Amino acid sequence: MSKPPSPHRPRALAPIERLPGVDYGALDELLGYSLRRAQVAMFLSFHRATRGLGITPPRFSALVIVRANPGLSQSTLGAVLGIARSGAMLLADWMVGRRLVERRRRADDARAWGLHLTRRGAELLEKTVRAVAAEERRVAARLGASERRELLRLLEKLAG
Amino acid sequence: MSKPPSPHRPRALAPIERLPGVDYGALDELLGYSLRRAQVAMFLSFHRATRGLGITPPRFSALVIVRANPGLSQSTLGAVLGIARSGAMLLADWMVGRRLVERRRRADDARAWGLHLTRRGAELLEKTVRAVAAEERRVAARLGASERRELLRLLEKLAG
DNA sequence: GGAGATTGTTATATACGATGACAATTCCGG
DNA sequence: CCGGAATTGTCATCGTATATAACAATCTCC
Repeated sequence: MSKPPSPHRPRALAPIERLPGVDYGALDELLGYSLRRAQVAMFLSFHRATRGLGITPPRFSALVIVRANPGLSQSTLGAVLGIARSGAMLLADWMVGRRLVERRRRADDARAWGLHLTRRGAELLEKTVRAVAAEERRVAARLGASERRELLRLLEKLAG
Repeated sequence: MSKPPSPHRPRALAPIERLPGVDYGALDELLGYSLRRAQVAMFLSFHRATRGLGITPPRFSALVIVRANPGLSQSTLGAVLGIARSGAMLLADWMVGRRLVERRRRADDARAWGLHLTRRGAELLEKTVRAVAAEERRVAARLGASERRELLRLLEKLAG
């Protein structure tokens, strides 16, 4: 453990561009593929917004969830993020290691920890949310504001 | 090597559901998060459509690209998919190992292999494309046909 | 009070893709 | 043409992010 700041290398640091002269065949008609390309684009946007902070999308989501639900357990955090308990714990370890989050014993359940943002965590998160939202708006500028809202609605509907 | 059919375990085999009583805070307003949730939903759809075939999304994309661009090199395949040459080679190894694709020497460049779908590959791919498209339509039935088209357009625009 | 579920924790396994090196081959400036 | 630079496939190795399985402590409920 005790890794250095962690270079935090994303899986893909380049956008998936359409190569001229290449036929994409059936992929052009499939939602799954477009979804993936769009997601890579947004991932790069996120990466630019959080450069050097060592914050990955799951870590970011975890911080946001903890802020919005003070005192929630690691198990619940994992359920919300759709990952296993063990993974949620690693996330919590990271947040605690950075002093962004504290684990406090819960009165109602001695098994579980309650996760709480520290002042430091709240400040960092606030700044980060703003940066991520700003970068996202820059990318989404290709869409109009109403198109952006429509996209959000359709994605939500699709995800169920 | 020579693994059995490969259980092909996806990273997430459960949808990311919204938990009642949990506040998602800033995530609700961010495209990146909705994009991810939608992508997990489509990934599960893909998984259902290809159950037991050992076909993953990158493998599927590779087959589609090879079919649409017979004779392309492994490097080009990697560039199209947005992965490194070494990864494209593993993909090609898998396809060749399953006798879905053949490597043929190219007349114009003795360094590169040309990738070509075999008859077997063509048949399997055709069936798979139909199954994936059908499952996708089932999921996208939550959207109307015009909404689906609109979503595809917005994603394309966003990915640039 | 006790059986069974839940929580946190740890160890272990696996999958994926990147990086960096290498030889063979091709490209290109002079 | 010739020789250095770039490209292609290949391989070995690494890092990251998951999952699974086991365990002790604790809670729930009958």
